[in-house]
Amino acid sequence: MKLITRETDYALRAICFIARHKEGAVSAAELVERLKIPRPFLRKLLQTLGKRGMLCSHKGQGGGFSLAKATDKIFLIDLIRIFQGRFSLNECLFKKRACPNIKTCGLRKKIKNIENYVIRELNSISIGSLLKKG
Amino acid sequence: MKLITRETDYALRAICFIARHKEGAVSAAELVERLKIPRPFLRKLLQTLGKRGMLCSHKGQGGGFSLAKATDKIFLIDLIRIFQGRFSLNECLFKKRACPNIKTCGLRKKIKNIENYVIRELNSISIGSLLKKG
DNA sequence: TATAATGATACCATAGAAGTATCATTTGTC
DNA sequence: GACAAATGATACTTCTATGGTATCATTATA
Repeated sequence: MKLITRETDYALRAICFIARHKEGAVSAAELVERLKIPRPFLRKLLQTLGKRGMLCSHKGQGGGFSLAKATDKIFLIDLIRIFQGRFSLNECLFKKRACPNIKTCGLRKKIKNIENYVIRELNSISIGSLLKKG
Repeated sequence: MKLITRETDYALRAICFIARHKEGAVSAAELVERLKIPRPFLRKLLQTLGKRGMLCSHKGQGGGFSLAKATDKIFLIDLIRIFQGRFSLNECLFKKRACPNIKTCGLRKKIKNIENYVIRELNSISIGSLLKKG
């Protein structure tokens, strides 16, 4: 089971790279070179990050991407939500037909508790905190 | 994101039903009827549970399935492992090529901690504990 | 005005999950 | 012993999300 997908992971790496790169914007080309992410996939993903307010973009020669927020205002859970949708461990697998087994719904509560814990943890992981560790 | 797949969920329901059904074995036909699980899918899944030591099976007229263990010796994590493989939130997405960004591997540790918590919790959820609640 | 960059968008490939189909084998009952 | 009711084994199909590709339009700078 994957907590984060490859795309989220790529996005995280890209953001970390941009964060460490102090002067000016970072182009997709440079990110491809340094992070070995397939170019069209990275480009799409950067555009998404731009639209969702994580990055600023600058067209034209010398253009590229820069952070739109401080590194301690961007959290892992933001990226998960952007690329993987609302975080939930708990989606009932039986939305259509009524959940036929009342008993196992005690299970849903337990999973919900686990989910709450995981969300709290993910909420505490900022880009800033990841950069410090290295 | 799904913590448990539909198949795991079906298996859980089937086991709970069998557990509550005291006398004799429960046939696939009855489970289909009561749990509304597609018959061939359920049959396959019951066979798997048999092979993996969760259920005993009895062929022939009046045959069916019964639990191979006490309800407090079967855990949710067992079912997850049977149908979804080894539980891990932490699989490195970059096994082949070396993980190019050392910094983000601080992340791996954090995810590992979350994973440990989740596994502890899943380990504590037995079929028995689910049946009590209802 | 040429070029280096991003914006928008549509498409393709693969793998895992979910579900189906079929025939073989065993066992109880008449 | 024959038949019917059950499981055993196994191969196939379908659907969907993820991961990845391709192309053309637009913008900004030298």
